[in-house]
Amino acid sequence: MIPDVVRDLGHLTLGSRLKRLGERLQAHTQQILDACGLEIQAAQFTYLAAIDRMGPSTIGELAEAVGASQPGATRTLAQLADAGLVDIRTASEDQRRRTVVLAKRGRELVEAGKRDVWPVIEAAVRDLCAPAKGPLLAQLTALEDGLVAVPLRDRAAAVKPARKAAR
Amino acid sequence: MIPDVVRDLGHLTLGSRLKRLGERLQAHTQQILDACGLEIQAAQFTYLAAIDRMGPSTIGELAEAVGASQPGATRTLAQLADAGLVDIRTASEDQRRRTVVLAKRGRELVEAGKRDVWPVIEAAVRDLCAPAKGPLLAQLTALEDGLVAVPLRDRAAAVKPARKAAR
DNA sequence: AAGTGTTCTATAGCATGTTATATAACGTTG
DNA sequence: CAACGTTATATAACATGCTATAGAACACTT
Repeated sequence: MIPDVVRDLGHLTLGSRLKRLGERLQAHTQQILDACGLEIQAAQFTYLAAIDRMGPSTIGELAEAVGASQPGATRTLAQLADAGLVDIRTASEDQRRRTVVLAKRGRELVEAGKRDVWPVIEAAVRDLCAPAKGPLLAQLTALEDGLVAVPLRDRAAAVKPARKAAR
Repeated sequence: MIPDVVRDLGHLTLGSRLKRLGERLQAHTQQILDACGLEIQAAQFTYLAAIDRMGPSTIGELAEAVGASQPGATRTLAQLADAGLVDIRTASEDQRRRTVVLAKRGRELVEAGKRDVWPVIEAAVRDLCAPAKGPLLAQLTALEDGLVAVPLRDRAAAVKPARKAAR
């Protein structure tokens, strides 16, 4: 039986463990997004949500809002612009700044997400977290095990049984 | 004031948030490793620890032990071999398998880590986690804020004041 | 108004994670 | 024992994160 070294080492490898769990959870979330027909990466959605919440913003502001580096924001927002989801235009007052706004397709995607998908994901993750109690490491174990036992997508289906499973 | 969207969205963006926090924590851990003169990436250390714990193992076994994909393990272990920290040799019985063992420098690094650095990192992370209580999201907030308030390296210094700060 | 420092974004290059697939060795089976 | 399926590793291509730095625009200061 092969051990889970990152889990077994406890606080020593907490960084690796959080990163790994975050990646797994994002991958599960991606499955739900795909199943709902939202053609976007889970990580990109945080940027759309930030623009939706903050209104038109500069690249630097969005980087700070999602907690990423400025070059990371520049690249991801350029991808979203290529996909036609946002418009990036040079600000009129200060030509260094670039203002990012939701394009028509981006607005539609955010509206559809808010209405149909985000509540489902939130409920599924909440369901995953529900049995986790006590110290952080114990809660992480509960999440890891819970994700293997019942994938997030199945939890989403349970929350919203009317939705067709695959498309 | 720019909001923290990933934090504010709660369970919806838990995956992104865990990943982000894991990366930040790893970056702080890296500072401690660097300060102690251990010339290795934090992520690579999980592989060395796995070999140390499991003894000579195949690439596939190590991938499973650290919870990574097989190609990820292949690449990282190749880097460690390039750095002279492990030896990778084809198994005698089954020529498909490659057995990874700690090289002399790898053993020294693990011994030095176990003796001088790992206990410090563990104590520092434990100190960071100590005030975190209650639901998962609240604990994550505590960790994020705690990391900003007092970097991990300062917590390590408090634990082991005899160690010189920089080198 | 020219020069200098600051700010904002873009680019380059690296690290590390993934999936899909190629390749080689093993094992089984007709 | 040849053929075929399985297993183990390697490679390719992509996704995202980072730091360091370049380049352009702005804002002072003299």
